Amino acid sequence: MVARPPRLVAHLDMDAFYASVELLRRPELRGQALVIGGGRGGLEAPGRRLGSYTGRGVVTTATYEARAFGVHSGMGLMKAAALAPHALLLPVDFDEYRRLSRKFKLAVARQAPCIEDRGIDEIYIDLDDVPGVHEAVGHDRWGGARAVAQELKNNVYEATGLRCSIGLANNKLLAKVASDLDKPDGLSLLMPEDLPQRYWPLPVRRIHGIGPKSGAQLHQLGIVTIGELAALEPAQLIDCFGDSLGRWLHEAAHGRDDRPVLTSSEPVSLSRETTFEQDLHPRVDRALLTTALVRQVERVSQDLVTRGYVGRTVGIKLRFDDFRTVTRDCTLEVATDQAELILRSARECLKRVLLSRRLRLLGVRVSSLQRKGLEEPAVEPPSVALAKPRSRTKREPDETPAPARGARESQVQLSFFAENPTQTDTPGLGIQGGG
DNA sequence: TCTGGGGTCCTAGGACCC
DNA sequence: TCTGGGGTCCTAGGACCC
Repeated sequence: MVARPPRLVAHLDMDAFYASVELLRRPELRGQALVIGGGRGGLEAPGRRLGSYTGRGVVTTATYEARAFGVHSGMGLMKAAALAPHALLLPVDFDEYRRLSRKFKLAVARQAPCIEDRGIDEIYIDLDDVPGVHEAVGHDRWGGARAVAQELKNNVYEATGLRCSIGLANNKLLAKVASDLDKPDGLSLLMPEDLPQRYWPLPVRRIHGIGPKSGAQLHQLGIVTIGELAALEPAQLIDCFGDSLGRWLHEAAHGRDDRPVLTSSEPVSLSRETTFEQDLHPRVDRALLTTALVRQVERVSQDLVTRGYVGRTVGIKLRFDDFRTVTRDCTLEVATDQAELILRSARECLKRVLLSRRLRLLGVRVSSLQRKGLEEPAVEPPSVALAKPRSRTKREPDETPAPARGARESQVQLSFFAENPTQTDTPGLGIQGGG
């Protein structure tokens, strides 16, 4: 792991990655309006029209031909179908995207091994020690880096048949912005002296970390461009956004960022969640909900085992039909990867939610991860499964009073948390006794 | 014809300990 | 008994990203 800030860094972003991968194996579709997304509840066979889609999927990627109709990623597929019914819908094929992802990263690594993984289709590359940059001095370093970046693009194309865009700068923040300046198939340098001309005129949302909320808040202050943001006194920003975010906004607007390129990282949490095809009623659909809970628990447990981690905190996530989301979690005495213990904890968490509406989504998460076999020893002997609960005497609207007294409420909860569901694909996980 | 799934990081308040 | 500060752990929610 490199702990120093790089002096020259590249951000490499694959161009319309999923769509490009699909076109690679279906070149006859080139030029057509193409939408990739969905999964469950949708059409799985390639070549079907988007117009006949029913389900709750979203657009993962759309080609420019489809975008011309107003379709964009994140949009519900039903809405996209209304806008572009003739577009072709392809299901996401993550296995194939991951295969090509490994290929392009390998191609880069052969030339520039100091790489930070930023997901399936992008990476940061520390160029300081790369031959061609390393021995150059002064302004020649930028020239050397440009040549290296061009080589990287060529190598990625040779290895995968896919195009990418690369941004070069003296930190990650600016490299990310630079890679977006000339898409697709771009190669952009953003040098310190370029900031007034090429960075400050951009809208604030182009900064990685300013999302819809902060963007809207800045707009309300009359701040549209990065330059306008840079002109504000830090104190003003701290006033509006708090100490941490305020300071960061100021630094970012001036193009300052000293984060190192991290070549490895440990996961913080693992989770699985599912959105139901139809919203489920906590009482009427209790068997389906129980089955779903057990299934998500098993998947998380399997993920933990496969990756060699155990976790101390088990949490659940619920989304109601009005899209309100609640989470509950609890911490165990001893980290685990066992489905049975995760399930028991998840049920405990669920008891603390008032199930007043139909449910749209159910998720299970395990966090506070440690590598299995390297766990920190428990402070006390693990005589009790659940750690002593702390804090939170305050009651939220979704929380049940403890203990639950309202007859109707507790009835609903009991029906959801039935410990011997009539219908489950893993009866072995049913918990005996009723705590 | 509303809004996926898998993550990270931050904030904030209370409990608890010194 | 009261007052108070600092640090850490735990939980809930939210912003943001790919």
